[in-house]
Amino acid sequence: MIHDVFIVDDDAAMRDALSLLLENNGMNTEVFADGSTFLQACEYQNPGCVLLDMAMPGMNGHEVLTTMNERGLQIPVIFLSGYGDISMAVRAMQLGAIDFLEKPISGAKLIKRLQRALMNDEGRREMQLHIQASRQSYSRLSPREREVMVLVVSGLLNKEIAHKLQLSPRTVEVHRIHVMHKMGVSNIAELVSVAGLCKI
Amino acid sequence: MIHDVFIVDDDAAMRDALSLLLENNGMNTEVFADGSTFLQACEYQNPGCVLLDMAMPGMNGHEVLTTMNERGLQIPVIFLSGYGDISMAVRAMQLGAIDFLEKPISGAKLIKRLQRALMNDEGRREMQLHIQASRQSYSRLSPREREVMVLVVSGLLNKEIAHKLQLSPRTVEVHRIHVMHKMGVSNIAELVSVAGLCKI
DNA sequence: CAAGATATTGGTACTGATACTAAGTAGAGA
DNA sequence: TCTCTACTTAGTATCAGTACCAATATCTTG
Repeated sequence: MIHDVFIVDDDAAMRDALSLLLENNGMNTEVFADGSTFLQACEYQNPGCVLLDMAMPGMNGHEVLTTMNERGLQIPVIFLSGYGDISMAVRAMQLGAIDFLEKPISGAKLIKRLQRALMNDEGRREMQLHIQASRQSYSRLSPREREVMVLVVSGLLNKEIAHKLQLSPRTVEVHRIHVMHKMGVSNIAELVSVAGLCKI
Repeated sequence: MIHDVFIVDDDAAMRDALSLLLENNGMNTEVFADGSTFLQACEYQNPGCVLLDMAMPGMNGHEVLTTMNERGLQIPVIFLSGYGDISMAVRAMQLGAIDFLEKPISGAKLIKRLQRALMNDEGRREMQLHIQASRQSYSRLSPREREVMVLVVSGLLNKEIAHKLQLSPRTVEVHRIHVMHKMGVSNIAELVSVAGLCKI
């Protein structure tokens, strides 16, 4: 399995050392000197992980992670901080980081904690790809179809949906069929499941 | 809203001080001198929170939280530690603690962080009660009804279920009706939803 | 303007689910 | 042994959903 590790650190020597270490351990690495560059360029294809420095000019690590959360970028984040305290670490974890390490750190320890994060991501990725596909299908529905879908998923009969939307039952039936086709499911059970997965 | 705060600390003076502070702020408190006593006696009725000391004779804080996780005890945990370092805090957060505070701490700050945890728990509790009710309904199904239910939820037709279980379609129909009644739902959409909630 | 997507409504026929009633068998427990 | 529960099967009638068919109006886009 190929893993992509994104290294975000303002210290060039640190970037090079980390990149070298991880490439020698069979990982792909991409390096970024600051948070906003990373946020623009991050192409999250393979299961991976972010090694994020806390203190950087421009956006600091917390801000980068907050932005990632806002954008729904769910790749796991490990903080690497030169001078941190407990409250900084706790805040990082509360924002959703999966680990927080102090520099300097031994190569062996870093690799070990990184492996844990990558394992974590592998399982999550599969589910995520599935969810993403469902979201995409949902986005291809017309507005009316979406309205019908949420009512179908909530358990209403076509008749009730028709009344609620001021439509003829026929129309609802047609929309319903379209929804099933576009969402790629063949029965209500599956439709409810995928709707639940992508939290519609 | 009444809140229960469980204080687990081996230092009697600390227990008293915390209890006094929180009671004066309108919370119910229960104090425990060690982890195992707490684990035995914890009656989690109202939305609440645990203030957990890290260094204690017998079980330490990490062990208490680990045991809580194993038992599915989902009340939020705030660690209060006298001498901790980043790695200890990070491990605590990875185990699922929602906060990690250092002693000594000001009353105002403690109350503030505690309020956050309690708010968090209020929302979670409602969902939790709902899930628990569904689990109970599910436990009241007969073995055959459970088999039928999982197949219904997975989207199979009665005919297919009958074939899979070597039954007559009639029998499946009856089980299906019983499942709907016992689970307290009136259509497949609701059934799939509650099944998804309690991860059946 | 023409083409295509969207929203709307209708018909017919088939399949599946539900509600009702009814009943036989088998095993556990009083 | 009797009872209770679970499991099994059956008939009938009704209602809901699906798969075909087809048509009209609106609105955006090329």
